[in-house]
Amino acid sequence: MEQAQLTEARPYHHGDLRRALVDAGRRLLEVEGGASISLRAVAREAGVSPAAPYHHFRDKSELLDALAIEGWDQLAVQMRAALAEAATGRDRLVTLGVAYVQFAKMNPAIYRVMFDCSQSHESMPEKLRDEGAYRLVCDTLVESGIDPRDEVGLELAAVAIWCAAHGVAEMVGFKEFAPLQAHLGGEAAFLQAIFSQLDLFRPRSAVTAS
Amino acid sequence: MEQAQLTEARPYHHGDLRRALVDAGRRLLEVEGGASISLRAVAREAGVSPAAPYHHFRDKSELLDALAIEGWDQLAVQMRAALAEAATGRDRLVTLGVAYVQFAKMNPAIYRVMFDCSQSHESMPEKLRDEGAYRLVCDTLVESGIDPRDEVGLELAAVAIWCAAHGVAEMVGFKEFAPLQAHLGGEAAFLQAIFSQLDLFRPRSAVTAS
DNA sequence: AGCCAATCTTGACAACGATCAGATTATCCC
DNA sequence: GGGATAATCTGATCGTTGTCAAGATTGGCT
Repeated sequence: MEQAQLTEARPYHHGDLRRALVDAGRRLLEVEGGASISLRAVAREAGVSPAAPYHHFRDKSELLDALAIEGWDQLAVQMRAALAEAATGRDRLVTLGVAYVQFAKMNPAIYRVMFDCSQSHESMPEKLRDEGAYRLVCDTLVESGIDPRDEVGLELAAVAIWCAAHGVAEMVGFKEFAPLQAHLGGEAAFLQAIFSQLDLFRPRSAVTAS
Repeated sequence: MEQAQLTEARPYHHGDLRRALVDAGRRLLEVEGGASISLRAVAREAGVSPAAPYHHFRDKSELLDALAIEGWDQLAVQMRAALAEAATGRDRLVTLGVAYVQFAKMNPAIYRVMFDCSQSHESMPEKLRDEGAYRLVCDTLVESGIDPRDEVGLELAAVAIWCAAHGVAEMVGFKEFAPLQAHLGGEAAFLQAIFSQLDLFRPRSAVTAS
């Protein structure tokens, strides 16, 4: 089962080491809490020497990039699933936001890597815009009434939602919010309340810059 | 002027090394971009041996904590100043949000340390609640019409605002937003538009959890 | 078969966080 | 004042990390 513990008959050339390294990295991120991952540890987990990864990634950060991209994919899948389930028709945007935050909370280390990579590149991954979570938000926005021809308004609304979701995702773990969360009857209700506060599901095209 | 470059007559006991270390750390954070700060580099900058800091901080993370606390103080000062200037009476909450984001953008490394420390402690620094930026938000919320006796509603609104501000602070640097920002006429207008989207200045007490 | 390029290992280097014994100095008690 | 005691700083050291260069091993192409 452990693909690296055979100790015998391990061919000198690992069939697809790149794939194995990314998987090992994901395994380590799931286990180890919020600590920073170590390239050597990933190689160790994959059962290769500490220098082997450098034949598949120029840098440590390039490995992290690969992990981040898979994370964004996974997030999009989960958001799509949430949207498919809750077909309430009205607050689908809130559903998206809650799914986003819950992903971040259930995979904190991966989410951190995702966002750190984005920030170091000063841009979000391309796939996000084309077929990922960002596109999902835009579609849901249009579907919920915003004018698709008002590109600025649409983008502004999407960006605002994304900011709110990211902010909530990183703040929701604070101990200070535990009593409030309990008072509202659980995490889901807490998230819904916050997103309602932010009025996410009734965006207007406020392009009137003073 | 440089307090560590005298090379002569430097007494064995550095008058207040703790203070000097924090200052050195802040200097390094200002210069060095988003990279992780090195404890040894801080000691070097302060002109002491690599082991000296361990007599004032148990850990590297404890030094970062000290830096973070000063950062939160600085943020509160800046927000207070922004509030004092723009006495428009209406959208003071937006003013606060914009000040928050601009601090984060002008001190990205410090802001990151601030938030990382908070996250590793799973709580925000205490001073924030008592006399810091959080209190400022609550006061402005009350001042702008929310019922101060509705503790849950007040906290919910403050938390929501904080989440939004943090989210915007970390997303606003993305290249993808540059055209939108230009189209709206600069960063300030962009931030105001986003905060308007989030309806921050007209919060309602939405304690109705389904 | 034979060669080339891709792949993996070994060994090494500098930098880091952390610890410990020892040097140096301040402080306090008599 | 003088000497003990605690605080502070240095030096050396350990284990770990990211990264590189040189050599071993192998798959694929002719």
